[in-house]
Amino acid sequence: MQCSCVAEGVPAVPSSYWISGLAFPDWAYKAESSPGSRQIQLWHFILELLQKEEFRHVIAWQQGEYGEFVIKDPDEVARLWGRRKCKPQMNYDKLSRALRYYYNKRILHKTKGKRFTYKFNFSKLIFVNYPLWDLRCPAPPLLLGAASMCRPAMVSTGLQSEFLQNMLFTRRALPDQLACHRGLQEPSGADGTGDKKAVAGGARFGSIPSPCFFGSYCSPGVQDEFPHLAAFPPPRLTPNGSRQLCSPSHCPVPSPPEWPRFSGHVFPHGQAVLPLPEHAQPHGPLGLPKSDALLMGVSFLPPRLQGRAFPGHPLGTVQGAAERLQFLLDVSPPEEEEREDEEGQRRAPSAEHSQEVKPEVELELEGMALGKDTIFLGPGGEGDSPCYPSELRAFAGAAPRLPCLSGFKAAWPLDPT
DNA sequence: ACCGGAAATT
DNA sequence: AATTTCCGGT
Repeated sequence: MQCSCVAEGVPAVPSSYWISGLAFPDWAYKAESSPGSRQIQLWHFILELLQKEEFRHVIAWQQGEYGEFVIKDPDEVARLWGRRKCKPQMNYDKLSRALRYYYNKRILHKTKGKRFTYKFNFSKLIFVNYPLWDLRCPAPPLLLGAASMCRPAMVSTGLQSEFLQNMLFTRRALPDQLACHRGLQEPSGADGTGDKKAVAGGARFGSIPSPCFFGSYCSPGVQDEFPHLAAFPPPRLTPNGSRQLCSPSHCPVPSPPEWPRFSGHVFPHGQAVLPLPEHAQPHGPLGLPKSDALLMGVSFLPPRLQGRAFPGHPLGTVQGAAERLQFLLDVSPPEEEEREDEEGQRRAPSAEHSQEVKPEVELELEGMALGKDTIFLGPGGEGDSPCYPSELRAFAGAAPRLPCLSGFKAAWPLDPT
């Protein structure tokens, strides 16, 4: 359904996708029947342009203000947008109307007084799977490392909010103001996060972006382009297993020993992905091609986790990484409630459905995955005190509960050695 | 330039 | 639902 005109403008499937490391709430995508046919949305397109230096003269982040960008060449942006959408008649007047529709949705707002200047409400955007960060322009490992360490529970809301934004910014845009250096400020509700309606249609977690959203990840031939995100380790654990926190002013340098090991489907850059049993994606509005090894749908959470887990919620409140991963693999139908054996090594409920899932292997997973449709696989903190990132909680509130998560992707770095 | 209603489009 | 198109008003 792509018109030929897309070829000339911004590539329909951008090659350098910082965005490939991000996922956005459901409302970010059109509710299409066919999961693979979601059309790009304007704000998404804007982010895309903002990411590419070749468009720096056309649109760029406004230094100093988080999320604020300036359209330097309105006509050109409109032209590009029109090309992408195959709307040759597009112009800034129309485009800006579309942007204004974002005001109510809280995706954007206008920076009054500044010409062609808008600002993103990043609190509405959720990141995920940063190991996929960027193909060509590796983000500062420090950021990612820091991020991965700061991310887990117990980090103050303010910092998370900061982090959230930082994650969304390109290192080019704001290379020096990164996660660990910022003080805590801006209580996440400041910029209008107090969404009572979380945007009609709401934040659902039932879907995941179309495979192609991840750019080259969906095409088998380009694996060599995968980023080498040897990058970062999971949060460091202190001897007693508790998570080491990252204070705004101090980000400990990761220690290799605890890097995750995972014997499974591993991509060149260190991403590991687990496929899913077929029966596990019943509700998925987004039936992802089963063949897509990149995606793992977790439709049902074990009863004990239902209502407790939601995106961003560290799954690992239980000791034992293996067991934690099993939570994911244990995508048994709701009715079924098999128990795990004492060893915590449960067999895959439906191994016959998932040839690739090999739960018996030492799934000493210590990695993590964040964000929408994603369960946090971090090492469990001491205690059973789940910490709910405020931004995510807002979404969780919008979504009834999470009886099911369909569409899940886990990624984690592997031992670099 | 910017806003936002209204109707049409996809 | 997310624009696209058109437009009167500030």
